[in-house]
Amino acid sequence: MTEKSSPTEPIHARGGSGATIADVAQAAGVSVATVSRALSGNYPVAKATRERIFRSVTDLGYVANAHARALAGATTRTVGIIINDVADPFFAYIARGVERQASAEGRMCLITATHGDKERELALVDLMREQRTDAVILVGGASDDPRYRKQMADRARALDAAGSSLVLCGRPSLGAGVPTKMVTYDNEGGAFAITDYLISQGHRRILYVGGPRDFSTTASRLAGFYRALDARGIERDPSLVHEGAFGRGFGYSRMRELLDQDMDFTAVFGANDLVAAGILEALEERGIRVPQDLSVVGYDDVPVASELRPRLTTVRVPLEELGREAVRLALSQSPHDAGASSDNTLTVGTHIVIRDSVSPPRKL
Amino acid sequence: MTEKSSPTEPIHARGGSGATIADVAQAAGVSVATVSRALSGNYPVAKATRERIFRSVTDLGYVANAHARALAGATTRTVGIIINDVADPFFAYIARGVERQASAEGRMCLITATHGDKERELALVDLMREQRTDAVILVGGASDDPRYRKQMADRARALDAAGSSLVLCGRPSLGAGVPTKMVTYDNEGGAFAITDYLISQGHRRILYVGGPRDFSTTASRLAGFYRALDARGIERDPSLVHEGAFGRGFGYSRMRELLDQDMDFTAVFGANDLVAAGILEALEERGIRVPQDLSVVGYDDVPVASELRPRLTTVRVPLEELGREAVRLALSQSPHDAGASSDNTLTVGTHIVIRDSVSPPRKL
DNA sequence: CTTGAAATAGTAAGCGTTTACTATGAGGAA
DNA sequence: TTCCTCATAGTAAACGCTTACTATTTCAAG
Repeated sequence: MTEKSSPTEPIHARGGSGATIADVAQAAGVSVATVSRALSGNYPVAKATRERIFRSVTDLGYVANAHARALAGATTRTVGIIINDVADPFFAYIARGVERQASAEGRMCLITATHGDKERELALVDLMREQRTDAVILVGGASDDPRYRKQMADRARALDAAGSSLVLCGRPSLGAGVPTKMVTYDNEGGAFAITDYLISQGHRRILYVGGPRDFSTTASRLAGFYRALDARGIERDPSLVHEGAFGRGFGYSRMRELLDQDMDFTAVFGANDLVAAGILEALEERGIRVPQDLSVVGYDDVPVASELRPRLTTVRVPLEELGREAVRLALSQSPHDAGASSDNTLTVGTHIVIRDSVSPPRKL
Repeated sequence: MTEKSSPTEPIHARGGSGATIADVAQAAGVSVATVSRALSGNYPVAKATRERIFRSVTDLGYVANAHARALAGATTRTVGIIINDVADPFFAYIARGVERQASAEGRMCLITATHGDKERELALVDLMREQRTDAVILVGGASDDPRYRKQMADRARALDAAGSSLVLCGRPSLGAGVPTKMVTYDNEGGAFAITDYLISQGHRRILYVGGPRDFSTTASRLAGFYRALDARGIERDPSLVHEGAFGRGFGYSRMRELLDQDMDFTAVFGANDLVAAGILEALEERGIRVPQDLSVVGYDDVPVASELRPRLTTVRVPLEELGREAVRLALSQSPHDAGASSDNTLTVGTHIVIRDSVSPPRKL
């Protein structure tokens, strides 16, 4: 019953790996080259032939093997993105931008999460390199450990050598001469603006809570915070700065501790909106009214900010746009950054959005 | 100056596609087979040789080409996941579970978003098939359009034939005989429970708002809603059911309209927490107090639910666990579902979580 | 000293595409 | 009629790995 194998037909007949281009070619009575050309459409194929081929394709349910294609041909049409956590809205919105722009440019999107582990982050870059993604986008603040920076720089060079590129999204440069592209937002400026707003409302003793120590995002936000203080001639008080983490849980527990120490302050700057949400929770629990008794601000303007009561005054970061720009830049032909200045660095602005969580201090 | 090419060295020397296994082999003075074996570690290689190879690997910054590997060998070590929107917390938490479990099982995760477009969803399944992912996980409710179902069933068969599998996560079966695996949650049961809770508090006229019409999730939630009504002998009133969408914006605007029509009801069932958030916003705007004047419940128990004031009484769905299970099932060796019953269908439970948004109706 | 199993290493045949070359036929121009 | 040019289609050589076979040592047992 079984027909004699034609010479081109492979003997093994693996489980059921689906139809190959050879099957389509055979069904349509043409060579594989013709099928390939009909499908890619970059070479003339007679209309009748093409129709026959497409019919066979649908009949057999054929889809090209992306790996064979990537191996033989040009590009993988995939971009990689490395974030901390898929469910953290800060990252989720950036990821949404990346995903949308990637799909607008006909690319797929390989998403991985580091869970805040920098060793894992390095490993993930290698994984992406294995996948030969057209670009890898590294999102969010970075550790400032020198060894880590060096290792990441090596990877940036390797990606560059392979014709891919490393896009730093919302994190500082790896140093001059390291081939990367950069998309950032005005982190320091936003922190300055919102701190200054607090000061303009009469606050002098402002607590800063959250964000990992030795982390670029924390450094920038604190820099803006300090600059605003300095500009108004307010003394920096180290006892008012409490680094730690970016989660809601951290904001809640640290705020409770701080409340127990009855320190002197009239406003709290949460390192991001999630921390601010935790802070608000702790305050509510103690019956401290916001903003009447205490003012609170956050950073990022993720949806929780407007969900909270009082609605949170915060700094708006165009997250989704950031992600889109990262992809645009990644896929643009512009040569990589080889120094400090070039159009491979794009900075989007931030601005404060005033809601209901700030008022002048009570006991001024 | 340029050394004569060795016979094995390719002439072309493409841009800079990075080192290949042949480069490593040459540097270490062994054959490519030996390098491959040293790296995969599934075949004995002398210790000295292995060390020499690993040294060359680091020197050259070599990483394997995943495409060549996938083409030559067994599996791609990648799972695909198709969701509506990366930034929607319902999907984000499922995606987090998928990502975590996948990485625990040594897989990468290809994430794509449909933006609610079912044509796009079909196309994405094909894209995943091109990528030869070990499995594709389809998340969230589905349209019940028969043509769509048939097309998806075709793809399920194609994936199955290729040794991959289609996992339906939180959506109904494609019909008996279609080879899929399923992970769902007790959607109808949760809706029943929370409706019954509302009734037990004395509510009789309950408004149902949100969720697309002709969508499986909406159908299940409404089914539970109706079953609870029926069980208590409360008449179904079609004028109280308002389907539409799943977003916060829909909840807000539809609630405003409904308020203008001064209908008679004492509680509102938001089709999900986001819709409920919108509803709450509209009520707050009109000065209607929750729960004193009106009770409100949601569904899903995403973080917003506890962020809202009053804290939202809702139905807890173990989203992350759902994602993890989807991957476990996908990667398990169990044969695919070929009928209605089998251990290829896993259902996780739901339960209501009582917070502050419900009280007995005022004017009972 | 011979022999045979282990332990290592090498050879080469794919895997499913793409694409540079080559081949064939049909019209037109000369 | 002959030659040249298009329009099509086919051939076969990569692409970078894995792995079934085969080859070479080494060493202990007979």
